[in-house]
Amino acid sequence: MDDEVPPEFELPEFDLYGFTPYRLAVAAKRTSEELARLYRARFGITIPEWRVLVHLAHSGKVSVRDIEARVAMEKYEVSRAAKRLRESGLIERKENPEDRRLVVLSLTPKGREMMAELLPLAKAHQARLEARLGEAFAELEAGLEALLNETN
Amino acid sequence: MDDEVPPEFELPEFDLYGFTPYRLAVAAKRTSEELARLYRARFGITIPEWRVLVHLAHSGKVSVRDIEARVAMEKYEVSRAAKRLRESGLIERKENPEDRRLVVLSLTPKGREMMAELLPLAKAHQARLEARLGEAFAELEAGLEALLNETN
DNA sequence: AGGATCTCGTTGCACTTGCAATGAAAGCGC
DNA sequence: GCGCTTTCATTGCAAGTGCAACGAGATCCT
Repeated sequence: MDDEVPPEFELPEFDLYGFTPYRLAVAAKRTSEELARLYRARFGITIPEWRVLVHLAHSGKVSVRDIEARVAMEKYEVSRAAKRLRESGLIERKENPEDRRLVVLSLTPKGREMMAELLPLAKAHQARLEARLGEAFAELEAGLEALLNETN
Repeated sequence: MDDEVPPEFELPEFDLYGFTPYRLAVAAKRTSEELARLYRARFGITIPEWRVLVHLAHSGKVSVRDIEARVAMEKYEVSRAAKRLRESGLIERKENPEDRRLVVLSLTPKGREMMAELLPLAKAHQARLEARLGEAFAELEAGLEALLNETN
């Protein structure tokens, strides 16, 4: 495969492996899938569901709109994740009497129980990641910080 | 009288915004979607298709298996992306006479033409990203390097 | 040789996702 | 008050995705 016919005209050189959006996508997929398998096997939840649960564990009673804004999900993702979580009995939904368009989502006791088991696992995972990356971890975080704080 | 559980009863503190897999996912989504819109509007292609095209532009004639290994895609993704690209007339597929299980994918003239326009845009995008991030760019790359080079 | 096994690429199926439209409720202007 | 617009949450539909199974072809093994 070393004597290839030269193309009709030269294309610019472009290295996919040096393309930051690509690298980010691969890195994100790798780290997320590792977790997704764990959550799925152990708790039967997906990553969107996980995000909703984490936010509820942290913030108590919130609406779909709240979650959407803070957890980088579209509202329909939140809505569908919440639906599945309700069907599993992990969260409950009430109507907000002050604004009846809004829903009030919150963990059920069963949901709280699960989160009490899940959150330490997530913290341990983060700790392992930091340990594995060593010095590079701080650099990664600094880079992500800059990227995520951009007000585009 | 007994089951009034205060909302904060025993869940560990956990900050989603400090969770690296989450941050990576958000960063990847943001940078990718920006591009995805551009590619879609201008060229009518998706990101999987883009990856296949970029690899073909760089490597000439390759099989599905080659792409799968090098572009962080599953083989069925490559297969389906290639199918769409064939239907658009951007790539062509031949049979490898030395091993008739293998296909040989390559850009058509029309595909080359498109890549001649697309690749400079991608390079410009990368340059803008580097400029925007400034110093943090090198840190981000160092962090990604460490993460992606892990042999797990 | 020829049956078992492996590799390559594709595809059927079920599930998920993204978009756009919907309905219900609130806010706004007159 | 009464239309008009906006906001919130959900959902129908079409497209995309992941898994597993498949068939064709190559390879291995006795």
